[in-house]
Amino acid sequence: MDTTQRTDQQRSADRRRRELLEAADRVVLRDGPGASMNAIAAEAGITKPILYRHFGDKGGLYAALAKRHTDALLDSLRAALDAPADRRERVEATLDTYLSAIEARPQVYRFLMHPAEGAPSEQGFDVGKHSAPLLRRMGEELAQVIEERLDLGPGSQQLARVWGHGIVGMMHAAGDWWLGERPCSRAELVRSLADLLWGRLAAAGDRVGSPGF
Amino acid sequence: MDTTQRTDQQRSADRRRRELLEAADRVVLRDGPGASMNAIAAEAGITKPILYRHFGDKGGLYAALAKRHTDALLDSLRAALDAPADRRERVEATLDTYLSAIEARPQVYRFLMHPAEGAPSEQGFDVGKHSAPLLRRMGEELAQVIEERLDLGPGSQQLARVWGHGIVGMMHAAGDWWLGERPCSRAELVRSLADLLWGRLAAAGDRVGSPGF
DNA sequence: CATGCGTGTTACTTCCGGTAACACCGAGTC
DNA sequence: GACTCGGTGTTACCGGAAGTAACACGCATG
Repeated sequence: MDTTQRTDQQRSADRRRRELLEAADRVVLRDGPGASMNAIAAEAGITKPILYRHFGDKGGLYAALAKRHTDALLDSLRAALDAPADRRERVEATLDTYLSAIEARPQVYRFLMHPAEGAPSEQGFDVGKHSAPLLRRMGEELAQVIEERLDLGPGSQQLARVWGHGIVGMMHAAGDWWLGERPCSRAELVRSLADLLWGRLAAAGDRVGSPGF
Repeated sequence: MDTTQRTDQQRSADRRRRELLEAADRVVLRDGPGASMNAIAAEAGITKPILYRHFGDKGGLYAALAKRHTDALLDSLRAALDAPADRRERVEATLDTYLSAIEARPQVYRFLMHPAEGAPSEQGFDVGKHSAPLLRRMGEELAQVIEERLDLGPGSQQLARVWGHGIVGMMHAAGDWWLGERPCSRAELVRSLADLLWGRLAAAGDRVGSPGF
């Protein structure tokens, strides 16, 4: 019947879609998240309506684009999280993997983390709904790993989720700041963050003459 | 001379500016960060060019708006950070203050944290430059407090800054997620996060049959 | 009375997201 | 071979938002 035809068409459409995404990628990485649909279409050698036929609207294109990079980064992180080593080493490896990624491609990072621009008609305050999907996904993944491997006693699932999102946020914020100011080497940053997670904040002594933060 | 006149004019201009900011506040809180300059002007009972004379461009208005709320929130946080209690209690009080604030006014929070929309012509990748000024400021403040009060040995200043930004990021991400899903009470969240900072991650035992995250 | 000057307006330009309507082209059908 | 039909492409437009130019009123001062 038309199954082979369908497959052909689907394949062709998929290839086209990939080409369009790659063009969009180039433009977004060059012009930032503010890249216009016209510019992307021009880069792909076509015109706007085709983009809209493929991706619905700008949000759809951006979501598709983000999914590619997000999936790639999450794969790297999973690998680091699954490496054969003790807990501290794994945490450090994961932090380092993330920081390496954002260091290597800051534009991608910026695009993923600050995709705002949301639809112009997003009235109600669906806080955090569209915010940073990558952060959410990383938080959930980490939560799952924590819950799988650590014995946290009662309420472990909830605790793991809080920690997952919290740790991801810590990593993200510290990485964002570090990427902007570059106050130290990556290794130092990794070590400092791991130290924080290892309770050095609680263990530190009061400074002389201070009532003890 | 014209000093008194100048002062009068300045005062008048300042009052006007404050009125405009309050109108903008109402609109932004109602329509979200996508509020149009026309809408804000209408709310203030005037027209666009006046807004532009006062604030330069949309970014300027938003910056002014953000500064107000940011300052207010930072004041609350400083108070919690300076309360007379031991370290753990202070940390919990600070976390709770932040979470209370975002819980009470989620629209304000959303506006402050996701102000993107940046100027359409921000070519170069000044990553994190315009990102979330509030997060940066909170991170720096916390870093200062940490560095002032804790004895962290050599490299304390750098360590304090890493921790400041990291902890703020943890608080932010966990809060953002919590606000969206409400998986537990505020008190539980505070306790879980404080536990994380107190090293429970490192102290937790491996789950049976797991190679130890 | 004229001259600025601050405050306000209307009307415009430009750009972007999104869409409607039309044009081409290759494959199957009578 | 003419005819339809689905997919791919185009031009030309709409609506709305940022930002600006040019003009108009009120009011103090010389």
